[in-house]
Amino acid sequence: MSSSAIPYRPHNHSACVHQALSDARSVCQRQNARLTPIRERVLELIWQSHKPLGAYDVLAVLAEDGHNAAPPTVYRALDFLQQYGLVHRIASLNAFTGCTHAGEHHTCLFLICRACRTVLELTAPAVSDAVAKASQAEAFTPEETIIEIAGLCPNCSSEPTHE
Amino acid sequence: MSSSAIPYRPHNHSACVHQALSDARSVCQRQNARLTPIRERVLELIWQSHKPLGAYDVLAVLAEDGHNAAPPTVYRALDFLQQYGLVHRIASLNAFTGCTHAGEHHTCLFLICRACRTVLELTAPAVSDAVAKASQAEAFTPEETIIEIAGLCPNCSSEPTHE
DNA sequence: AATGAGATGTTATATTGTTACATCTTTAAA
DNA sequence: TTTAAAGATGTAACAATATAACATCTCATT
Repeated sequence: MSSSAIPYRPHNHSACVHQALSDARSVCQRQNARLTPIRERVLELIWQSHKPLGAYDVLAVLAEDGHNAAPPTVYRALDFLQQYGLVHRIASLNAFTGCTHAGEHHTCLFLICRACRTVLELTAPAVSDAVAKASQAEAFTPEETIIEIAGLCPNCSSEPTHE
Repeated sequence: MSSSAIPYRPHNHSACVHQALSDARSVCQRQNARLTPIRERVLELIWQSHKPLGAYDVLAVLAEDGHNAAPPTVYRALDFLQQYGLVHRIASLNAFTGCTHAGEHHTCLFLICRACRTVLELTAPAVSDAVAKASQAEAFTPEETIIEIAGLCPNCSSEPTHE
């Protein structure tokens, strides 16, 4: 077994943020999309940790920034970022998390810790294939697949649940 | 290939409803849970078709029934029904659908047609296994798995999309 | 400089879900 | 059979999430 995934161990998180922003710039440039200051700022905020952030959390920070933003501002930025594969929405949490595979077209899977809320994004070809086969067996044409697994991450499952 | 699944073809839907209610009664009886009139009525409404229903849709029908219900009434009934595995919440739709495997403990998968909104619930062991392996590879302990696949059902994919 | 597309501002509102507390019903014990 | 306790429901208010509609601004290109 290899060591744990990045979000599960101490790491230089500013490197994650920096990488994410840098990826975003190149993705947008390649596709002639405008990574405006608001959009970039929202992406940066979403990346402030590996825990997903709600739209209104983002809004609150923008307010602290002195930016007098209303909900549509945030939702538009998030829509844009989703559209270019820079963030994902976690449906079971109504929250958003930075995409760790920016630019790559992929079906992903989220491991969501219910204790520390950390989210790990994986691409699991075996899962994707199994899903594709199951769909096909029903003559269903899949377009968007959501796979969200709630449970305990390695750090939290080694401690007694503090609830 | 076998013929399509029940929700995809004409069928005597009242038989589905009848079966669901009957299953619910036995599940509740076995577990000493009280399937009260409200709970049973909500279950019946959820089963009115194979398309998921929002909590406020249920509420509206209860109002037509002459039942002066408020949101907590519906959410409590839905919570109860979920707890006993009689309905599922579809996170990507904020809506609820009848469980077609009542009583069986299972990880399920939903095929959600974006055109007609019909939902087909499947149990796909290959998918579950792949998910379990992916989790294990990250030392993650899964508890709840959500798999929702949006796309076109066989009926709707054979027609041009009318959007 | 003029135009038009895209981006943002602004106000209001829609939709979904919860809190908190009062009241009623059922169960089962005293 | 009363009585307590647990569970279920009623009720009002509100919190959290998301969108509609329209005005204004910015920027790239003419």
